[in-house]
Amino acid sequence: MPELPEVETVRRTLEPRILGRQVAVACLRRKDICEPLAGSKRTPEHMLQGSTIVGTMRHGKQLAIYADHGQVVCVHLGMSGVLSWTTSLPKFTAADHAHAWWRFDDGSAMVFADPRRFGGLWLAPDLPTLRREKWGTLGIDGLMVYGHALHREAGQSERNVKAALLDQKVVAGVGNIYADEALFASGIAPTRACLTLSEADWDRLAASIRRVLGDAIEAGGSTLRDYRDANGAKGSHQTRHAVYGRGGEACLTCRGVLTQATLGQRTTVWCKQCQK
DNA sequence: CTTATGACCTGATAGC
DNA sequence: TGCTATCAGGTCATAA
Repeated sequence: MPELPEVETVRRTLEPRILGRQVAVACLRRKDICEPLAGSKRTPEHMLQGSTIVGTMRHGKQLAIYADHGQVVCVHLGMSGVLSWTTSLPKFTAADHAHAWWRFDDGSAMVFADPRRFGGLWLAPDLPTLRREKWGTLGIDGLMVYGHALHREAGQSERNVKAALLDQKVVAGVGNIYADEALFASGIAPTRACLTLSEADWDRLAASIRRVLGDAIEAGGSTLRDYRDANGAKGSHQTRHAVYGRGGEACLTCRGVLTQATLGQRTTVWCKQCQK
């Protein structure tokens, strides 16, 4: 579900709620959604219990919350994950799929819920360990990507450019919505093999990725179903999608019919007239 | 090494 | 009303 703009919106709405708060109790209700990285264990202390939150950080679709004793909790939301903050700890039912929670010194709480369990938590003793063990394989963050990085990571590839954009090793944070939106904005057909793109194509694509992601952050992300920010609010960017979810409808540029097909295992929408 | 494909899960919705 | 099929903001493991 959430791509970079949704995760960044969660980060921005969550951080002011939890910064400086001490974790009174941390609880992992479902052990199998949490993986300890080297030097960490699945204990409340390694989930920040007893420590004070000093910062948050995001790379691609991954969100790290770190505390004054160094420990880090890395959250990945998968397709249906929600990380929310509430003024008090709710009473959970099985239908909530609340797999972990943290209660702070002022009684407020942070909850990780994820019905489909494609997401999860990773624990690390410090940020360098997280970067090395978990974030090391990710490409450059989508907000900072430039043409030369895309060209270097995917320029020789025979696969289509849509599949490359979904590959987090190429660029971190782009998912199915924003891949289609960025390709439309740069006039590049998703079916094009990577090695047929020129340097100018990669430059335009990188600029489109940065702009599409930035615009979506300004709108608070795209809420199609599950996604909410840390306060439970929906995003509004879904009303601005030019192609995603609009297969068979009219292209906003040429009024032709938008094509829909499966590429890179995902539903893909584009305009054959405007994207070459 | 690269690339394609099925697998992993639950819930919402559409169609019968 | 209920059943079944299909689809969904994502990644893995596996095999070719």
